[in-house]
Amino acid sequence: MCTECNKGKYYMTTAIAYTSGKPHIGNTYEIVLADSIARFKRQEGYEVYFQTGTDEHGQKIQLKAEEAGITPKEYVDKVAGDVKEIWDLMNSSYDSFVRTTDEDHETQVKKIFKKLYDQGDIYKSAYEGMYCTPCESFWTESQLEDGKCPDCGGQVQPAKEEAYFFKMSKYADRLIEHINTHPDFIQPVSRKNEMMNNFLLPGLQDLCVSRTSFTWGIQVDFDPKHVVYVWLDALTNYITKIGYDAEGDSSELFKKNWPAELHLIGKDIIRFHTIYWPIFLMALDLPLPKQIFGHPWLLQGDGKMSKSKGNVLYADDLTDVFGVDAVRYFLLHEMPFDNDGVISWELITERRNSDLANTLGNLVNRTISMSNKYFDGVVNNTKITEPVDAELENVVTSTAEKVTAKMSHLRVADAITEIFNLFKRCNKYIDETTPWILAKEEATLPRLETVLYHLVESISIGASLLKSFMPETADKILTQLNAKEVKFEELNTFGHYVSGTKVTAEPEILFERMKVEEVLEKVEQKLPPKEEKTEEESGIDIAEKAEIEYDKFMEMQFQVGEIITCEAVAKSKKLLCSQVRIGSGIKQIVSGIRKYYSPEEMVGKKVMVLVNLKPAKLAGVLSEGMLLCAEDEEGTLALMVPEKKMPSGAEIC
RNA sequence: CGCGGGAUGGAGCAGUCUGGAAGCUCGUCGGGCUCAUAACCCGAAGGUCAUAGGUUCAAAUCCUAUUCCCGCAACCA
Repeated sequence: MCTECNKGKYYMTTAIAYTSGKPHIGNTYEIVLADSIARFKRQEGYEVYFQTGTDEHGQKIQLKAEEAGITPKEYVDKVAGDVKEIWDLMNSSYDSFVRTTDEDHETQVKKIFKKLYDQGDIYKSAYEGMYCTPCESFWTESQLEDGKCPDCGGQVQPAKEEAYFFKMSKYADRLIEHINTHPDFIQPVSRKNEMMNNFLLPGLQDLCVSRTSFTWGIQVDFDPKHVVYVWLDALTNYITKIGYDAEGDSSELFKKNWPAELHLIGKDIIRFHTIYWPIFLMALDLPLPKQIFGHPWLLQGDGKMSKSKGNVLYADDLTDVFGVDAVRYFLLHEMPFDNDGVISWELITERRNSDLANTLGNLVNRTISMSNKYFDGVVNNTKITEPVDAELENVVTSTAEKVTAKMSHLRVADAITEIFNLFKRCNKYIDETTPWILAKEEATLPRLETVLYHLVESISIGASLLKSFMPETADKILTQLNAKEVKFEELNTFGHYVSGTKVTAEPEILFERMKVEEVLEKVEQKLPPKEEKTEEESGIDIAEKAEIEYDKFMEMQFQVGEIITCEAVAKSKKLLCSQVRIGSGIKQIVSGIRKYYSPEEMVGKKVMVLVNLKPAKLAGVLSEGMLLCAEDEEGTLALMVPEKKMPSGAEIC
């Protein structure tokens, strides 16, 4: 880092990834976006500290670990490893990878909890509600189903559980004031109104910040029954891992870097970052972060393929096919600013072909080829210029400023567009100067040298700008041209390339064109077998239930039922209501399978029915039994049907 | 009426806050060129900006109603 051009520190974070499973491409988007911002800020001359990591506590993880038959720690070690692997695969230049199971973090969280308790912001009270013993869960009145537990249908009793609460309301006015006076605090702006209208203005409830229903978390050391609420645990990583100490002995790193310039997060967790987190900080008497940017989500195009389940896209599958930088390019360039974006194999292939192979790759390739063909690879600046050269220079030297302007508003996609405009201008320049004609006559060769010099120089500047977004590709281009990366503050001037330098004799194709059909074929081969394997060979494990007596089993009556008619339940999105003939009778059964079966295809099916289940109302519709289904890890359902022809009403035992 | 987001040429998006000739990329079609990865350059076609009203000299943009999508919540007997 050069000291003269240092523009100050820039502390930025991503949200830490929840370790409930391998991160998919949507999660990966965030790290790539953050990485490109971090790299660009460094290039600009900021002293960047970029932190990411994993959030590893909570009930869900405890359950997942139990299902897998390993300890929670073993489980999160595995997943944290997967996360880090993908972050590294994507070339993320983070300075720090935190895990909320790190000892120093846990120690500080305990201290913070104690401090807030001692100063009265956290107080002990009781969580009141209806309690279902078998499920170990609290429910509010409105969650109950006919007064029963919505999970298991069992009896619930009013109960009290002691818990710690945080006095959110105490700081609400200060926070509202802060948000109103700092328009950049929540970005994009549309999210700000949402937070104000939904949570702040109606009045903040005190937040329950401890749990006793599970143990996988950070223990409250002065009350060991309790575990610290995951969000208090997770959010504080932003300060604990740069050395905050609740007892006043914070590190230099902390003093230098806090407050953060940017928290980059998904739009789903804006509430936690723009309400709870600032209030925690106020309670700790710390300054608030400068900006919280809630980026949109990446959706998979067209649900058709995903019906066959397991069609979730993962970064490593994508990079296998397209390469790391092509995936980075797609994520950074194709994502809208405050709208959800779409990703699919077809779309990436098209982008890769048109932008990376055609515009960029081909430009580099044809430039190097011409240099070799006409001048044995030597690039000389003979300074025999024409007006068109100035036009090119203008575009090239003004690009850095445009890119910087876009990046200052985190408009990464637009920034990249500016860089590609530079490359497009180069392609046009080739057409305007027609090097192949200049090459025909001795007299115009010096002019041709200048033309090629202009191209090599322009591409060098473009590649230097590209470095934050596609680091590997930028390096490859510079290496092939035998050019040095142009310093950021010199990107607005022309003529850095040393005249007389020789470019590579054997240009490497940067991005081979790909056919959509071939890509899809590759994907077909790659993905479906994978699924079958995991299912057939390893199977899936689910939580074990307690052993039951034979009598219990015999209490349940299963019969074959034939579906006579079936229609969607109007008030619901998931439910289908079927009239099922069982022997001579007909039962109305509601099932949550609309996502997997249409009403039409249900009709005529012979299915397995639990007939003596107590009737209940679902979305206001009476259901008098249950259609049995098999369910996989993705939640895909398959109806159980008799393997041979059986009459309706036949007993299943 | 649970909360919220969205609907712009074949595809993916910008523009909506702060009304003022409908834009970008890809694809398609026509032309040019041949250094290059069937690439590159130029040109064209294609949209009543979901629908219906309203405000205005002027509406994709503001207001009202409606339809359809997508998250979350609810719910998956």
